[in-house]
Amino acid sequence: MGRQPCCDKKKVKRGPWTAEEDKKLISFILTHGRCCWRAVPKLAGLLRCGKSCRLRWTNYLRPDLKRGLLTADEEQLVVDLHAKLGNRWSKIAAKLPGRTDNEIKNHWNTHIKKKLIKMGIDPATHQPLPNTKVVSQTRTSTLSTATTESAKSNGMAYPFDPEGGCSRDMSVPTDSMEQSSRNTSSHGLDPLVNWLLEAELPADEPWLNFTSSNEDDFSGIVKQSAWDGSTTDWLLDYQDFSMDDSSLIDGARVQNSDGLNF
DNA sequence: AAATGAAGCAACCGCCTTGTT
DNA sequence: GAACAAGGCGGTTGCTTCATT
Repeated sequence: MGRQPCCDKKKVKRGPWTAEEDKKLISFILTHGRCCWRAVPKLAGLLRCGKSCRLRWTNYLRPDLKRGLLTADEEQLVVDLHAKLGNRWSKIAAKLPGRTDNEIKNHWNTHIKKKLIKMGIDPATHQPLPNTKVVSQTRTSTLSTATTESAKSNGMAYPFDPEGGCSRDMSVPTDSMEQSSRNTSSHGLDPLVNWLLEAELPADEPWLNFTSSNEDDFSGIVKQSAWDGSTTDWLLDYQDFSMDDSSLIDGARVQNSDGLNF
């Protein structure tokens, strides 16, 4: 017995989401919370499959998302985590608040991968590429996946240069590399990396732990930190599709702890 | 200015995992 | 324990934008 398709593909719309669709989805989730995704399109009046709605929400519309390119520190963290976890993008994304697995995956494939190759590092294994001349044992061990751990314990940062790709000359002596790595922002990242690897972030978004449209429930959520002013940049985007008339969030207009109106 | 190729990214697909009956 | 439903994940595709010729 085959698996049932998640939706009837003939009846659902595909391709890029329109502003109107985004509006409907946001409006629905803000007022009703995240319930079962299969029901969302029907209840929100969307001709999309539930899966598509979930994807659109988690990858693009979620209010706690950061926008723009990954910072140097974030890139460094992605590289470190990838060395540990491999292509488990969701696990990696869980350690970078405000970033999605899709975003990190895309960034890895389009930016980081190339930079690593340029640096003579195999992005898949984090080992030096076969044709890369190994200049010293220390360097090799610093680059290897397995020894990323030991490097960490020695207080050494993984020598990834998020900015320039191969700005670091891989043939420089170890001492120089250590010296150089001290000048990079990534060096100070190790405690953060360790902390992130040890500390489990909340399994799900706490601000989304609501299922009813009850206003008290909702304001409770909004009082949580994820809804502070720093995470409301997404609201600016609404202006692109006439959200400034409050038509969307009327039903969910609340105040956060700072008295900031949504 | 037009054509072509490369890069970036949103979205889709299909499989896997987990929860429920 | 089996069957099923739903959510989640990673790989891939294809469209759009930008750069180069």
